[in-house]
Amino acid sequence: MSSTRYVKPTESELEILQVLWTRETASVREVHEVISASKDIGYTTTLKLMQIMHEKGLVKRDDSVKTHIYQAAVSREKTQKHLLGKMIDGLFGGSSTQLVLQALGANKASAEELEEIQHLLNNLKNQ
Amino acid sequence: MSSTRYVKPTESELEILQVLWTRETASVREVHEVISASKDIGYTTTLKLMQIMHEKGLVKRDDSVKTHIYQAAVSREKTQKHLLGKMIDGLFGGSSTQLVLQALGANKASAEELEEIQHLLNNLKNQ
DNA sequence: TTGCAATTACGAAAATGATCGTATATTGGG
DNA sequence: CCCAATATACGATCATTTTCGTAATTGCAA
Repeated sequence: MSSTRYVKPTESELEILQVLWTRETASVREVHEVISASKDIGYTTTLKLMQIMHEKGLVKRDDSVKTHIYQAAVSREKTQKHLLGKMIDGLFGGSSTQLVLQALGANKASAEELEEIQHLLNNLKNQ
Repeated sequence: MSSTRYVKPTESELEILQVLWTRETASVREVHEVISASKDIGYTTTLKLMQIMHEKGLVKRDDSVKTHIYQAAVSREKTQKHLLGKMIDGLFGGSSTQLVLQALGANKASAEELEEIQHLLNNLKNQ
């Protein structure tokens, strides 16, 4: 019962969450290093973004040390689920199946991955 | 070789494309009627958006008649593919399988739909 | 202890998207 | 032929997001 309203991350914020989700914790500098590797961007821009994300509750931080340590405050899965749902409604007429077909069709999944999907499919069928 | 650079539709533009994809052709008034049914928005806003979309090349129009007739200039599938790819890269670490699992997991697909997916899956396995 | 290098804080500009008011144009019905 | 109704054109405002410059702060090395 403590849930705050869902905040939709912007595209830039998503990039940062990406980093935090894989690294678990990171300083602004570390996040910036990753992001600036593929994008021309200033350090203070990354900093500002992360500060804003903190205000929004998208990230937590330990500011008891000089170099603040950040951490995602929203889970990857919840975020995925939310944005996926939005895309299904907005682009696939509400049909997750359409999305699945499109995603599978346009793709190169390995045999193992196909098996994984098969398993889930079997579960869904038997219920 | 005449392809212009891909233009990513904004959220509002996507709503309009939605309408055009289902209706094939439509006037601003018609599009507006659909959209304003679920959203409080002025007529000229819809008009302006569609004009901008025309500039961007997202829609075509026949302006030889007083009431211009619009039509999507980008296909639903190409747009789906593009945005889906972006989401897979940005949110699912490049794994379409992860996205599929997530989409299937969080959902209520009918038996028929599951069969459809099964068929596609079989095809993918046998190659 | 002090100064420097790194960090954070903050404000504000620039860019983009959404919205609407008002002016202008068009045309079909009277 | 004219005008009211309907449409388009266009500029301006507002909101959000992205960007960065500069000031203030901090902690450590000398």
